[in-house]
Amino acid sequence: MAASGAIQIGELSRRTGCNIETIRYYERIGLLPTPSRRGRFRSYAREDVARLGFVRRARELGFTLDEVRALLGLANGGESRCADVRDLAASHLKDVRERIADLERMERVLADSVRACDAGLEPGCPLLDALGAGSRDAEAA
Amino acid sequence: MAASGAIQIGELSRRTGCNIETIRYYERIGLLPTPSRRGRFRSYAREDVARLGFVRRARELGFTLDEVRALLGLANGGESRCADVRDLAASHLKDVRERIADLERMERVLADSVRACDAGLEPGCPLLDALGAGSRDAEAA
DNA sequence: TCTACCATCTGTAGTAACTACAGATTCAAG
DNA sequence: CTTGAATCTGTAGTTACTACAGATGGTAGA
Repeated sequence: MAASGAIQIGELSRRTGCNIETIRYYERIGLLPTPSRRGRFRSYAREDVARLGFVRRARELGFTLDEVRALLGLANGGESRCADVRDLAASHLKDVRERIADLERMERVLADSVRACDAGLEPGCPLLDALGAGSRDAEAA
Repeated sequence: MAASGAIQIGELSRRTGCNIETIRYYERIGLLPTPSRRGRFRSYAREDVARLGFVRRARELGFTLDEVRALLGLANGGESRCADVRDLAASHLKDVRERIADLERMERVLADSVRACDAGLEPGCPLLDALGAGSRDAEAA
């Protein structure tokens, strides 16, 4: 609205959906530049909104803060090396897929146990039995 | 091998696949009982192997340590209330499914970006474009 | 003018579930 | 007697925030 476009941290928070404490945290760890001040208060411009938005979206895609830092560097570093970005994304994608696979393994066991419990055909408790399995002798394969 | 079956922490670690530091950590937070000592060294019995195995398997299913504590209580508390176990598992299952859904959302965007990059039909960098999208005005929907 | 309130400030500590030391002992074997 | 492996205690670091406590500043209403 204002011609200058300068906003305070609260407004930046509202526009990006990013918690105020988190914004200050990002600043502390150097993910966001030290902002100028209006008196004692931090003052942000249009480009700060963009940068924080970038960070937020990268976080939503599951990138770690270190990866976000790298992405920011690649995005701002003159000729943004798309190949490097691609590699970072591909490596992260691999990680995401592994986590999905892990969770799906858990999902199967849990769903089976709950189903077995609901069916009520087993003598004991299906989940406790699954967890107690191998208690006699836990030989690592 | 020994008639008593008493083992040290290293052997417990080997049998359960659980790190020694982690075993001591579990003891500190009360997940495992304070073991007896042979001199200054912790001494474990068969049932400790079983209990730690239970904890490990529960962790592999993604239960938090607090949930594991609850499960241990339900398992050991006389008439183990299977219904309570079921509810805990069902609630955790819901959580696991939400996490899978989150990761799959990430997976889709990442895979699309990498694919678009490999295709090389776009002018800019697909991922950076996706992350920068909305930088002009980040309106929360 | 006084007072209340709101946003902001700094700095620290807490969260989950480990992991990684440093530095001291102790046991058994050669 | 010395060496090495295993264990001990205690503390600090990790990730990405979140939650205060206590101070300060500017504005708005009575």
